[in-house]
Amino acid sequence: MYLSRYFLPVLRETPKEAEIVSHQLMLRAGMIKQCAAGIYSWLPLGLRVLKKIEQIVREEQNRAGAVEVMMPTIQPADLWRESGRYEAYGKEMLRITDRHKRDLLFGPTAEEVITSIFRDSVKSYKDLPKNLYNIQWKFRDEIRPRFGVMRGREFLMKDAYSFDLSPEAARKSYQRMFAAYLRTFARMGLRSIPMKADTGPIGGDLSHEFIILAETGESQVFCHRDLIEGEIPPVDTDYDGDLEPIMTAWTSKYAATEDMHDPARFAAEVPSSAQVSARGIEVGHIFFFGRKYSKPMDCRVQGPDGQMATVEMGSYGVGVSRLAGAIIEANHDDNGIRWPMPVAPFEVAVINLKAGDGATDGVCAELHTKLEQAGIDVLVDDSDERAGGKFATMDLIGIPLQIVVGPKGVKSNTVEIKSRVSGEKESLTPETAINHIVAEVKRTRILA
RNA sequence: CGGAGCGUAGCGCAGUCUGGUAGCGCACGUGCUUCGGGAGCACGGGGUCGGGAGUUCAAAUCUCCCCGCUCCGACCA
Repeated sequence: MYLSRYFLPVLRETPKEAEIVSHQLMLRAGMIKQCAAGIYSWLPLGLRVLKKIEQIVREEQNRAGAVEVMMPTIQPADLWRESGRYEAYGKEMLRITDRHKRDLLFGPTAEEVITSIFRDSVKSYKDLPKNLYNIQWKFRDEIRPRFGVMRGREFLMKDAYSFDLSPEAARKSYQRMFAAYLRTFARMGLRSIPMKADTGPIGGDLSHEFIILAETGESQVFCHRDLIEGEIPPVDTDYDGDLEPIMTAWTSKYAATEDMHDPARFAAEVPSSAQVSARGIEVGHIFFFGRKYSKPMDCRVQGPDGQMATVEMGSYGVGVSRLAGAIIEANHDDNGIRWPMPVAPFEVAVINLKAGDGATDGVCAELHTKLEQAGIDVLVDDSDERAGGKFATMDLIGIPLQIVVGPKGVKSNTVEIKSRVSGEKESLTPETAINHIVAEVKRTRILA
């Protein structure tokens, strides 16, 4: 992609409305534009990041045996009346009336829809277990949206729903998602820590929030230091095998959010040198809720004994759009964003220091073509801005690798490659640079 | 919803108290010089001052009513 054709409205100054760094940088980098309170347009650069995050989530869901569907954003109120939630859900639910005066709503979640799909289609225990997920825009009319996409009203969410015959089987479904989440966030360069969450009326130990640590996190969290460097399930994890050891390893050490924090237990179980108290951002939440929806909505299958059994369900959310902000919170410096390679909008930036010069233009075109042929996302700055401005823009938007092509270097057949994170620079021939870059992108594109 | 504050050009702001017909920086356009970490000079384009209704000879400025946005709190992926 050439910058001259692209749409990248960067801002030199920070808009006043943005309080936290991820929001400021997303606005400055031309990733998003606010349309109304808590509602954003995703501009090309932001959309690229969103799609990459979404794709990682999708790949790990698929790997764990979940199956993608897409459910509507607009749902009929009658479905929610079945579960009893139409009345129970507060003002966060955006209620709509159509031309026939029928009550509709913009879905804040999809338990009712998925349950109705499942109950109408599956009648036998032989079809269990199943896990269906979708990645869809949700709307919750938060009283006070803030922090940009971290806490918007409209947000992109992956929500998965598992269906099992027994609570024991549901536990396995839960563990699959537990392991998949560890991998999902690790692949984005985030260290997530599962923390015990409130299970409400269901009880039990099957509810975890996945938290990443960041100074601007919304809530205070407490955990054992070891969890920050916990082992990520490998890519060849057998999701049909015994996942209990993974969950045990991650849940046997203390980790709790403010709500669930027990200072006495924390002090007793965690040596003071290993006690971590930090701010955290919730990026995922998994939850076993049993028959909460299946019972009122009459979602049953026939078991091996011939009896009808109400299915046991769980739901598993990932805040996809929130992750874009969360990743920035965890990866930035004074100059701007520092994208981890797997979610970078472009993996490589080629900076033409003298656009219009035949020699530099030629080298840039060659780099562009060969890198794209190698399957790499590359953005060529072919504008006639001055060098300083180009460097500042690329640093701001956080492209991990930069190739600087200037007239002096081109005369001696060299270009300069630079790492956004380390700042290290190296002069190489264009051919060598391509090889290095391709190798480096492929090495860092997959983190787990 | 309770508390606080802000709406003036794409972004950041001044002007409002004390009414007199809109300004600065950045960005943008043109020209010249410059050109490896956000250049300089010159000229220039762009604003129904959030909306409506009042007061007045005259309203960005005063009054009233709406709307939007931000921050603190309760709520949340």
